[in-house]
Amino acid sequence: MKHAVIIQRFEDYLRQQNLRMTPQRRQVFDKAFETHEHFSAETMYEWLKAESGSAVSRATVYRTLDVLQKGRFIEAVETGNGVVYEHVLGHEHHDHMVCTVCGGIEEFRDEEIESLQRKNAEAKGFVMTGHMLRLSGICASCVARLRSEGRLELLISQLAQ
Amino acid sequence: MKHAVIIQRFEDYLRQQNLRMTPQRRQVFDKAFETHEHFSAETMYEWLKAESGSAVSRATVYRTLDVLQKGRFIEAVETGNGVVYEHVLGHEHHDHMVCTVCGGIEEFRDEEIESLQRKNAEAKGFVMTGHMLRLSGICASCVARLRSEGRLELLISQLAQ
DNA sequence: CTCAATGCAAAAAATTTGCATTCAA
DNA sequence: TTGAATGCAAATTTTTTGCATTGAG
Repeated sequence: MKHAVIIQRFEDYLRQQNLRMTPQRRQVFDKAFETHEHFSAETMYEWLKAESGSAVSRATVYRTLDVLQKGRFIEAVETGNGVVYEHVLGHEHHDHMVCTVCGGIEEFRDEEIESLQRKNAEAKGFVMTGHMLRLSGICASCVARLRSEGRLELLISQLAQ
Repeated sequence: MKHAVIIQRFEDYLRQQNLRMTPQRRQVFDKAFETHEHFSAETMYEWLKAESGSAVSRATVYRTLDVLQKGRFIEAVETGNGVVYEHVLGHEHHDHMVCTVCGGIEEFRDEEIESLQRKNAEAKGFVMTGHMLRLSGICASCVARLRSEGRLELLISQLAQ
């Protein structure tokens, strides 16, 4: 999706909610959609601080991320070690695999899992409005590296208990 | 599982790890296995404080919950609004549905979902050591109550956007 | 103009840690 | 006897809030 289009949606959303487009909101929004990485509030704060001339206060970063989340422009991902965000537009829903070694996050999607979730909710009379699935473990590249260092088995046996 | 048996396991674990069984650890452990509810560190602290005569410091509650978690006696559940714990022994793995209205947690388990998770991890060369699936929404009893109050549709439309 | 947004610093909430003291093994 | 555990208070970490000031519409 083109940036101009998603900005347009953001402006429409703000207008509809009687909120204002400020330079700070614009900066946070741009960064959030410009990156392909997951970011925390603190990371966003640091990114903007590093950009010459700009500096958005922490409070405003938090407040803006809330606005973006309520508007479904970004989504929170609980990593098991803090919350990070990812943008949503042009990015269909998916689940995550979080590497406990490097902290990296991989995305995947399984239609069948999605449908089984709905089925289970329905069976309990639960009106599902959201879901989050996170696998934790060791990502392929850490597995490869650890194996070559002969440290894989040790680590797995520790994790397994 | 009988309490005497799980206490035995706890004692074995402590010995094996070169840790000591203290009155405080025992109190936290007993509470954790005596309840069928999910509890936060703060809740555990309050429970013990309320029991006449006993009082375990917050620091010790946190430290003990860590020990119990490492030993796989309890497991952390991220509710989307803080972490709570549940005991594990005699309680097979399951996933959660968290009600965003009353905060209640329901448990469910779907073998097919479990197996699809493993399949997806394998497909990415990811060595899975854990997983957490949480559905959020409105539980059946809140749905019933809200419907009778005529507030259900309103709430759902808010959540849907 | 007017009300929403910002920055700042203080306040909260949830843990974690340093250290002197106590105590389980 | 001795290293592990505890309590306490101070320190962290992460996020939220009050309030005077600024600025978008």
